[in-house]
Amino acid sequence: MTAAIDDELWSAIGDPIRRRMLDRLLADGGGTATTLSAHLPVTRQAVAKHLGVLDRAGLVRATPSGRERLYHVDEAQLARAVAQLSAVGATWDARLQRIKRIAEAIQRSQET
Amino acid sequence: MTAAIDDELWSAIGDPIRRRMLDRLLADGGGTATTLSAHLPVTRQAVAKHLGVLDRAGLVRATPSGRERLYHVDEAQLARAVAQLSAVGATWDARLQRIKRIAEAIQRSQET
DNA sequence: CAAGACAAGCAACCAAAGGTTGCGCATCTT
DNA sequence: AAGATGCGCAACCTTTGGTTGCTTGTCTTG
Repeated sequence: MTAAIDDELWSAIGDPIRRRMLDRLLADGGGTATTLSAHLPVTRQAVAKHLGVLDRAGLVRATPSGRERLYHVDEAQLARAVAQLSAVGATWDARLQRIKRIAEAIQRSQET
Repeated sequence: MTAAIDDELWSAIGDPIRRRMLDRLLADGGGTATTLSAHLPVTRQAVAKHLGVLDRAGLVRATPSGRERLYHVDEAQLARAVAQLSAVGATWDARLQRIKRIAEAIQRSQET
């Protein structure tokens, strides 16, 4: 079985810029396209598009306030994403260990 | 601190097709562009390109044999990738829990 | 309160990535 | 020798991440 991961979530956190955005939003407790772009190597517009992607994936939500648009992380959804990350990691890990065990078994049988 | 992840590794495993390819290669112990594409919703050429990406990321290696080109997973490198996955997961997890603790503290202070 | 500053949204445009088809070349197989 | 099979290459299309330029809406302040 191949885990049937929610690809939208994955691709949302698959982008390095978006990961850094999430990091910042978590560290600072929120931010706008403008404040985020100040710490990133891309323009405000690019950040805005990324925020759109994260929003559609449900990882962040926006609270308009005056001329600003404050984003914050949806913790529950990010927790889900983290869970999926570790699920995939665990799957591969298990397979790697199984292979390692088999390899060792083969080696042992050849030492006979 | 922002983990300074190896972006090439991440983007390699960030693609859903490539994840499925790795899954298959692990499950079957190896495969060619042709055999892989048989189980994927894309053409052999697309798979070949993905194999190129995985190869450059060091996640797979090829062994040409006659007219075939057999790929297998580089276990050590995939183990590294898995480690990075869980590192990011752990970072976010820690932040989420910190936030949760703070939120609870605030709530307690308001119950006073 | 009018004027400038600041945040965001929109649109056009560009480059890179993922995908396709169509081909040609090498290697098995019969 | 002839057909089948596996691969690589090239041209092309679409999506995605990025940019610049401009407009609109909301403070701020002289």
